[in-house]
Amino acid sequence: MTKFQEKICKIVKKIPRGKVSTYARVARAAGSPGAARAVGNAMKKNDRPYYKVGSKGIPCHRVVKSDGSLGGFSGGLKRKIELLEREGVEIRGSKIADFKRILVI
DNA sequence: ACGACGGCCCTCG
DNA sequence: ACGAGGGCCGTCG
Repeated sequence: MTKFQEKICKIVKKIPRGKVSTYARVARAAGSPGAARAVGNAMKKNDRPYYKVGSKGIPCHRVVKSDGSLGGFSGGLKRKIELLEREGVEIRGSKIADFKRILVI
């Protein structure tokens, strides 16, 4: 695992259940504003995805685009949606309902 | 060392 | 509200 990835994971792990954050914001929190794209890259390549490992993994599904639309997911977008809804996050169309309200960080 | 590519972002029409 | 274009950063071949 690279240094950058560790920072990202650490941050993302802090996102509480039922809330979300964005690639850009996470990047900024990691001290690399503008590295939003790289963040997505990191999520994709992380070895302990939440949906496989469980609560000890990284909740990559709680990270979305800055306009409230979903973004991608290595395990398939369908699964990302399921996970989110399972946590109580409502999704309307291709975007998150009340995005700003449940946004953290 | 180098070029290519992403789970993107922001600014304009 | 919505698409197009250009920029940016870390990784992997």
